[in-house]
Amino acid sequence: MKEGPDIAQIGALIGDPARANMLAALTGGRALTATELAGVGGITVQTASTHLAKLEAGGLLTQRKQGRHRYFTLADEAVARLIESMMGFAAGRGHLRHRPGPKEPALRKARICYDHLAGDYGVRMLDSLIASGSIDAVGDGLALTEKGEGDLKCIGIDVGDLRSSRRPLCRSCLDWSERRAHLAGSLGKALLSSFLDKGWARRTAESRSIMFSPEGDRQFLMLFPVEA
Amino acid sequence: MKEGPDIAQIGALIGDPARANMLAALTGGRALTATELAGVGGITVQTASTHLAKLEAGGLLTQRKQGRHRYFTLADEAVARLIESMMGFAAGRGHLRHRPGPKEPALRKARICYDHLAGDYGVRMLDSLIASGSIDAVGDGLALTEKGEGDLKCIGIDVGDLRSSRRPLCRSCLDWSERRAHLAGSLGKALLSSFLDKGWARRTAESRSIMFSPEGDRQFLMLFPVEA
DNA sequence: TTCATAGTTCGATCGTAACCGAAGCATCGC
DNA sequence: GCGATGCTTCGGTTACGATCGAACTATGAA
Repeated sequence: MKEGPDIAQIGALIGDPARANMLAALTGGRALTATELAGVGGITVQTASTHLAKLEAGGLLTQRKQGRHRYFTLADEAVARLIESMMGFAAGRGHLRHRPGPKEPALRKARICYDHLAGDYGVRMLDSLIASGSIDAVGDGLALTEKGEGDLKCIGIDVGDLRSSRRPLCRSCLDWSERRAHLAGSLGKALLSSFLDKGWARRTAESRSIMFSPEGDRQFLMLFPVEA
Repeated sequence: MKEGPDIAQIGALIGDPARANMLAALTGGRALTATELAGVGGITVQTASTHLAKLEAGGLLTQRKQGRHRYFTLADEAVARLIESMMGFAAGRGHLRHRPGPKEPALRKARICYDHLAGDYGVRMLDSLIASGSIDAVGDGLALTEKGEGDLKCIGIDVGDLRSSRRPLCRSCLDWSERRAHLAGSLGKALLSSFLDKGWARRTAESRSIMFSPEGDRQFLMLFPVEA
């Protein structure tokens, strides 16, 4: 007994519905204010404030003061990975929310996972990159090939810049809706950024879903084909 | 709000200290009775019984009746991975137990992680296998090489048998004590089994730690050298 | 059969934590 | 300065769940 690290603390932090909703919302990658988080948690701001203080004390969140707002974000990528992995686990066990809202289909199609693309489109993109020989898949691991590096340059992504960061270039992330891997890491982030920059897609206001424009949709599907 | 799977449920399940202790104990891989689990949780059998019922209802545990005993195990490997990943996360954040008991050093040296070797020795083994070219590491992924397959046959492990299972052969598992990867998957299991069969090491009674015999220790370190 | 052991179910207690109203700071715009 | 907005702190209520004693069921041993 009393072996190893204390998982009960973080379990309890995630175990409250209001806090879990806030964390899930923050997995969307953008910083949210206390009031916004109170909204997603379905509680008053006072209550949200105490929850946020606990999450921060537990090392899951960081806050940044800006004027009279306080913007909260996940402490780091490890938190995002933990939340996503728990979502994957929960989805696999059928622990779904009671009423899957109307947003659910949009979420399944394309959503943001901390800073990269997830959902059907995320999985499709990785599949296509592997099929075209741009990325090597070994076990759970992913590695960019020379061909891939060239292809990416063609669509305006300089891999050299990405390598300079300490963060791994390619990382596979299990998708809770598709139950298959999609591309995370700095390359995953760069790809999503480029889609947003190009105007192919945009983030929605308070949801994690990503809306593709008709033209962006066409371009995306052409760029990342899947064999019939 | 109300997007995606419900992580609060499993968070809450893990969030109780008594339940967390039971789950951690079961990550040791062997089936434990309700009374034993009450012991590791530091609670009475009545309380343990209700906890175990909740964990089972939540899909984290399965029980098997045998005579008048009920043996509990983790539902599957995914649960073990979740618990281990939470331990890794908690350890990285300094969420350690209040009093690291005397067993802690033994756990850090060598322990069982569901069914494979973890701790210092687990990490050493994987490092050595990679250095010798038996295993290829690409990103987070691991793949057995032809050389590795031959080497393993020499120490009595037939990889062909392992491939027949649906379970992946090599999988990397993040070590909470070392914060580095060790070898999981069916190969990780087979290797640990062979050490136990050979009498190099034995599992301890109620702990996850693995005790190497002096001779086993010598053999292990010789088989898996690390460059100075 | 009777007794012992393993476990669950019931009932009641108790503590903690979630919750919100109200008050208190801090910052912005005027 | 003033009021408005964003957020935190305080105080008190409430509800849920962890806990255990006691009673009950089931299996095994004598």
